[in-house]
Amino acid sequence: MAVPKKQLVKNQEMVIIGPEDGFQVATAKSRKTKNTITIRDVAEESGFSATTVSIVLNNAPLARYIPPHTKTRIQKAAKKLGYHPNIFAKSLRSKRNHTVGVMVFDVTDPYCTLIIRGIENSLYQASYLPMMTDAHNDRSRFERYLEMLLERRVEALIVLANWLFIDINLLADLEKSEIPTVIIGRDLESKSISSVTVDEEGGASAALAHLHALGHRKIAFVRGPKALMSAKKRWKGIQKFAQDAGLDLDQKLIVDLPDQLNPNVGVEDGYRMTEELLKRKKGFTALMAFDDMTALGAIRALTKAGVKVPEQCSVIGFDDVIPSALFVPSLSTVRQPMEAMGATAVNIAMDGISARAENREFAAVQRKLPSELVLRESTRAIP
Amino acid sequence: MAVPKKQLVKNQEMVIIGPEDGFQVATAKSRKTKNTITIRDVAEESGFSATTVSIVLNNAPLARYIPPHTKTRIQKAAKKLGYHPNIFAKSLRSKRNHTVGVMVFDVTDPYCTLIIRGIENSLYQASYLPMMTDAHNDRSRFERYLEMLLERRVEALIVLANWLFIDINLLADLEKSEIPTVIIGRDLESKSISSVTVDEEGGASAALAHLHALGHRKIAFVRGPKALMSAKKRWKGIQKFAQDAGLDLDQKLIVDLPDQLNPNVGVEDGYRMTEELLKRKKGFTALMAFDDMTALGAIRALTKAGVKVPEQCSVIGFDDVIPSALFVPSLSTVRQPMEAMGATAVNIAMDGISARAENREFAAVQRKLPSELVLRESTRAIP
DNA sequence: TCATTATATAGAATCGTTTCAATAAACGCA
DNA sequence: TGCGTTTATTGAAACGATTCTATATAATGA
Repeated sequence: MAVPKKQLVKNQEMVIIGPEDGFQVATAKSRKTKNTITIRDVAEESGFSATTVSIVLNNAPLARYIPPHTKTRIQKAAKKLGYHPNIFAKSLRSKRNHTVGVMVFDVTDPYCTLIIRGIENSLYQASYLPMMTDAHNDRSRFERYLEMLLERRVEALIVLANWLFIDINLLADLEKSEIPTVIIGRDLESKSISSVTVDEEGGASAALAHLHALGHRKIAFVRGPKALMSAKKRWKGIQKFAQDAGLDLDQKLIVDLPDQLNPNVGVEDGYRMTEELLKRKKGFTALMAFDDMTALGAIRALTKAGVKVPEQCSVIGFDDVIPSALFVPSLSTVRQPMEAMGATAVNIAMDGISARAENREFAAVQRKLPSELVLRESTRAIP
Repeated sequence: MAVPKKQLVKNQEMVIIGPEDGFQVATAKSRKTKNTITIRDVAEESGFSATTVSIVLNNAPLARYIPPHTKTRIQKAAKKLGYHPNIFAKSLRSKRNHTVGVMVFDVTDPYCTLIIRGIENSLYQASYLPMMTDAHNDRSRFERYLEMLLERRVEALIVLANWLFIDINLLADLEKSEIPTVIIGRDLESKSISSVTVDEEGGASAALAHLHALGHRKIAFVRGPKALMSAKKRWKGIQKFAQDAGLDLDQKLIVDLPDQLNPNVGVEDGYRMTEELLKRKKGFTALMAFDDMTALGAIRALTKAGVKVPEQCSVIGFDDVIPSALFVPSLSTVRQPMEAMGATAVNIAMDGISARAENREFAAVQRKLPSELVLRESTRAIP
């Protein structure tokens, strides 16, 4: 009897129970030598089961049935062993990874910096971490990154639409991603994608109103690239104020930046377009630039041409990027509340995430934040 | 004897064969209703086992035994079903997630921008994604972020030591993290942490040499905060050149930036320290600033005081951050090859990752990159 | 006193992969 | 012919957590 039983056992060892007896010791040993501490180690150390350990450490609903005494013992064991839950295993079950994708079109654009900080800060509060990607204004790179982020199952997507014109196809890509998505800097009619924008129309109106109030009447404009939505919005605001105030917009004093992708070239373009403006020999006492970088280029061109800013010509920009306060002269501009934009985007994303977690419907929201006029040295009343 | 055997078999049935008969159907059905497509669905669709599918799709070593015909059938099935491997499950086994942690001390510091781009770009090439954290120059925030990154099992860590003084304790934290770690901007003697730095000493020497060559002899210095390693290095380079060239460094023309944490305040500090310098009424024809932001502040102070830059006083900075080329006058400076620094850091990190994957030893490397003098408008020969 | 209900814990299944170990067929060669 | 490889494929066992389903005891109420 002993013999066949032994055989059976041996068989079992190989097929089924095997890992439970002879091997067990080796396994236990090798586990000891391994540096990764699992929940089972904590279970063993504390004398409870892995289940209980999990419940306690996650403070799951069932934890209310577990006496404090047990809890502390488990917690102590975990601490003693230096237990850190394996996030891959966790994610595998929970399908969550506390990570959101942040997609930027060009990090070197100073417009991004503060928005990124706003995003980062709010994510931090929520114990989320961003996966940051930079499309370099290149569509295929954007698409590849989108793929990578989805592959990694980020819980939400925040897209910073600085500069690059987001078109229908890109939107479609985003829409079919099926995860909460927020676009910053571009509003859209999508039912599934949220957006955070700034009142650019109002901001542009206010800027022009400011120049007008300073007595300027002959005002030059360096408009943004036609393809850029922002350019349209800002111009609309300008037209509106002009109409209301009975201000004449001289076509000869209006130039457009070319359509192109590099935001840092904005300075050079601003420079060139301002030279063009000067060449037209139509005097002006103020210049309103599409954005701060353009304004900076304009100031350089004016200075080069012997026109003093702000003494002989006021210049105003848009955005209030970090360096704007630092230029000489420091730049009057329309501030976009960038940190707030980032924070708002994160809030929306978080709402989307929890809606999805609780299987609720979540309607995309479109939020528009106010802009703010910031007056510095580059604008001055007409003498 | 029969009894135990039967029991045993039954046991097996329940434990092992069980899921194969009655349940299987139900499971398959419920899987159909689920929207996630697993490798088993592909297996079923293609008529092969999950194992084979995995081997083919990952092009594992064993794939060499699998005939092309089978491969295409599997690939077609995968495509047809729109199969995307679950990265959590993958990571759970492989312990890899193709992600590295990037820790910055202050993203709003323009010094970061190009380095971040360099990092991002190299990671992209390697199909890695960065988890970006920003410590806001706050130690506890840094520590919390470090914890979060380790929890997420990033495969490597790249720390951008801009501004904040990394001290022993922080280093210890990093060292015990046990994953490949690269610090940018700060060299150290650690055996386990790699570093990428710039030849700041040589750069500072070159900058001073440049001023000297332009004929400047009365040169003022706004040195960096004493606690900052960079400040020491740059000053050393200055001393070296002065000694070699027999140039006299007038103590009255030397001021130090205060120890503090905000890089953007650098401009204001530069402004104040330059005012202080002017107050001393000891004439100078050139000023060498700790960095570009300081230089900018200096230019503002000089301009305000009626000293024209560069006509009456040359100013040179250090770093060549993005806005430096845009200031009026544009700034002569010592360029740190920031993108290259980021790229180098990533390369080192990748080497560390593959060493670890192949269980090789990996010795930390300390790499120093050359800096480069960039001449623009803010420096000019003495009349 | 006995049937409930609340409390406290554990076993086993599950998440979706990868990989180890096994096997079967086909092939080559002595 | 038969034996050792190579080729082609697979079942089952990890990976490390969470959670569903028991189960055992203690407390409660009728």
